[in-house]
Amino acid sequence: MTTIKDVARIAGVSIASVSRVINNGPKVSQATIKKVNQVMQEIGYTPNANARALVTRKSITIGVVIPELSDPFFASLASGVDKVARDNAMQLLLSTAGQSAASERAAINLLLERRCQTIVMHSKKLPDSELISLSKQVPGLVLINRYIAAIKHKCIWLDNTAGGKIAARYFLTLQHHNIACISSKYQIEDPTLRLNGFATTLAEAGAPIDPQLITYALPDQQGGEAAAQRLIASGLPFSAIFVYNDAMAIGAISTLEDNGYSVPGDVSVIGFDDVLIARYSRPRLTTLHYPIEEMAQQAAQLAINCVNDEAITAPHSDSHSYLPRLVKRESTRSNSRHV
Amino acid sequence: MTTIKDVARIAGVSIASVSRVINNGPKVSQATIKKVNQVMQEIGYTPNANARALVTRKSITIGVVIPELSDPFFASLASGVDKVARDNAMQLLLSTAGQSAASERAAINLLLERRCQTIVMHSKKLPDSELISLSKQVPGLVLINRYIAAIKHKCIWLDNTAGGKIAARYFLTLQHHNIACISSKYQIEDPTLRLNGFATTLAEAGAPIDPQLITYALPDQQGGEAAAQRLIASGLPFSAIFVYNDAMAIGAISTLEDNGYSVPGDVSVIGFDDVLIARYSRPRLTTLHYPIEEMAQQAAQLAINCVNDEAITAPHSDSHSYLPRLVKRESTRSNSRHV
DNA sequence: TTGAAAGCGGTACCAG
DNA sequence: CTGGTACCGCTTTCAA
Repeated sequence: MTTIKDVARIAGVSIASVSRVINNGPKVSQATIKKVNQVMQEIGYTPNANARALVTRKSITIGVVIPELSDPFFASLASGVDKVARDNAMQLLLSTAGQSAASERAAINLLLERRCQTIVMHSKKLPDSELISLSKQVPGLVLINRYIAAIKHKCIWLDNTAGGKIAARYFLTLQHHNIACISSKYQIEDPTLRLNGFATTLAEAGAPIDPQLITYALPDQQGGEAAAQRLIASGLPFSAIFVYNDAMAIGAISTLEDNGYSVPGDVSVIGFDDVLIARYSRPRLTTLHYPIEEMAQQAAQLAINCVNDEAITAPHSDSHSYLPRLVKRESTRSNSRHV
Repeated sequence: MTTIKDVARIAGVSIASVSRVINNGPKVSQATIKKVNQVMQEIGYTPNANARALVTRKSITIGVVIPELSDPFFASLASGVDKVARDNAMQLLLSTAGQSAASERAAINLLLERRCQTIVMHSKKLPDSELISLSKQVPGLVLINRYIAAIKHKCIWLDNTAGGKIAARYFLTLQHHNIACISSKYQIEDPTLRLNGFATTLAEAGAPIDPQLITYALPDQQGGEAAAQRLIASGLPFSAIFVYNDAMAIGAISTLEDNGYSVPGDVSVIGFDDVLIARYSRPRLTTLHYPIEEMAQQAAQLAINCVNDEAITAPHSDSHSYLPRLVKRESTRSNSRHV
């Protein structure tokens, strides 16, 4: 690899001049600029970003911590950050964190070793306290999909409770009364919040959900199938189900159909997330859109801002919460028994 | 940020000793090790990876160049590389390259500036010549989804032609005779190869494809819909379609059904890629599985190997080609008119 | 077993 | 406008 010294020597100037040319520094003669650029071209010189980062003490890297990349949801998140990174001439350093506190800690540490100052992190396992102290250490750290009151101006999150409410109101509008819910035992608070919002709204409308019509399962297609099976086996009547996520919803629908129920003819189903498959499944899934890419973009931009005006690290007064949006497709219909 | 000097000063030893402790260097007394580790813990010292990379001249980063992250196909590719990276205690540096030669060039350059030695690149726009010279400059560069004879030992690619042949043979087995093909105008060779393999096999079987039953469209769902529309409008009979990719296949199926054709009742459809939606669409799609994550893993491993034993950069004699695998689902059936 | 010192490839300040 | 030079934080001889 050629270095700045090689360029200087061959061009017959000092390394200081070469450095100025590289950085469009002030006060360089056109002649020098031309000569240096020519030499750089000829010998195929590429400045060493590590050396640069070392001396300038700044990184043009934006770090992303997510559990894994193979899940389309997290891929969208990373993609959103990437777009903002590109707009700011930065690059994505990815740190996959798995599902444990220890590995989340390891993932963020790798980023810190690289002196990465801008970070968008999806953390579900690290305790609040640790994240709060981390946030002090790294001004450009933004949490996505997590709300911690003490550092809420560094958090971008979805209002899961509101999502549950929206689903409930829609079912009520459609005249459904026997309403079920498939939630999850996934070790994060999201399912609980969604279910709470849902149940609260039904209760307020004077039609509280029957606890026996709430069932829990793993947050994937198989889980959805098993849950639907249990709902059917219970013998209780129901004409609508609010499901924790799209994959489970699709699983539930296939089990319902296998058992002679038509969707949405006999049962209406609402999913959550609006991942790609929601648009391709049959019937196409009515679901709550989770604007993750948009959220990721805002998170990245916020992180960049925090790094730039460290002074104004004061709470951006506004709350960074997003609302899911109901996308009406084909898996819901008004309750025929009441039409 | 604290530095190695701080640690040395506080621990009362030289920075050389601290360095030895950090790197499990030889010949350090237990006492020193203990003391240094303790101090590092206390002051929360994190070694600077940039400084390290600078002096050791080696990078623990594995670079990935892909057009974009929001496409699940490329997300899977990146995910495969990430898994190998983790197994080797390395990290993913992502460089999205868009769809032009210039931006592909820019993307790889960013990686080179960081002195990234291990790179998995998906390049469709850069000319062979440029890639070949790049390959000389960067021993750890591996090309994925591209075959260049001169550096074939650095290429991992899918045998698209074989995929076309497999699809053709399957249709023949199912007794189809009026066979159509929806290909693409996408500016890469993949569609051409797939179509060639397909057409060749049919011709060899004495049932050459009718050129009028070959149509081209953009490689997305809308393209598939438009193409199917044209096929129907042609008035020509057909009972099977080989489609360039899954998204187009799904688009084609919906248009067929909208026009009163049943799939697979009246028309059988084979897609390509086996992306997630192929399993969720109705009918579930028969398609050719593209083992991209597996390929990406091998590419990453190959790249790492090339960096390690630079000596053995000699052609790994074996050819790194992968075969797509037919996944039979519900969109194909034997031709009823001949049963 | 330990420490001093010479860089790795740049940047940026200071003189000239 | 240009060159000399003191670092950035760390690894790695070379002596002690």
